[in-house]
Amino acid sequence: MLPHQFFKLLSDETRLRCLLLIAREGALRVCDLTSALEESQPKISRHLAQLRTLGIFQDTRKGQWVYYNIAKDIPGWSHKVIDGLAKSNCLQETYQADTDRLKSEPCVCN
Amino acid sequence: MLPHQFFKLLSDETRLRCLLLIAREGALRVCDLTSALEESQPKISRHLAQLRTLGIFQDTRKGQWVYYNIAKDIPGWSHKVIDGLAKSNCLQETYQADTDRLKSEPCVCN
DNA sequence: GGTAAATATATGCACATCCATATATTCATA
DNA sequence: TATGAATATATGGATGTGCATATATTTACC
Repeated sequence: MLPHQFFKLLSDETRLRCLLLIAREGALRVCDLTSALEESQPKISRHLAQLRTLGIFQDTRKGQWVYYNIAKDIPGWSHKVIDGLAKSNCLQETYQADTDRLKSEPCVCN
Repeated sequence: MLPHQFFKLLSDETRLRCLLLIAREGALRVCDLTSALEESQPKISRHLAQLRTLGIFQDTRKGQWVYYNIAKDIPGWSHKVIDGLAKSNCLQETYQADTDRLKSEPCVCN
């Protein structure tokens, strides 16, 4: 994975929101992300596929649900970037609403 | 500057190479970058303009030359990302050729 | 000093390509 | 069959780049 390819994934707001939410909250289902981000299911699914294809995410099916999480074997420099963003208070505020919706309005499939 | 806008700038290989080279070597002229990256002058100029427009770079004219450098007032989280990349040994190797050309083949205007 | 040539940088335009999204549909699992 | 997730397709818009050219500054020469 070349550096600029990694950053290309982070250049889309939907993908960045998915990444930050999972970086902070751990593995999430597709339905969790669609409801937390208030975006359509195909849209979320496509972006998750891109993150998975480049090796940033890994997916695990558990029955009818597919969980996405950050892959264990990503390069050190990319892990450092993700970690730095997840811990940034400034960015935390920018997308706080996503976290709020995730916790207060769990997806209907619960 | 929104986070995904910052990463959009880093998603192009030419822009990323400019940023890394300047992050490591300090302010550089347009002609330094064109020769170090072996890219056309208009191409470099346009990418530098994008980095300047979003506030990542600032430019200073000195006679016939224009120096580009990382702006002093960029957000903390973005500075942290840039700094992390510049210090990464792995990435250092990826674009080592740019640094080598910069130092061994200074641009003809010297 | 004044004019012309040379150098450094920026920009207008055209073009091809990529990319995100919506809609509809298919696949997989319970 | 019902629900969660992935994919096929079409489309509008953004983006990177080459070429030519404009602008700014310095140098050369009279």
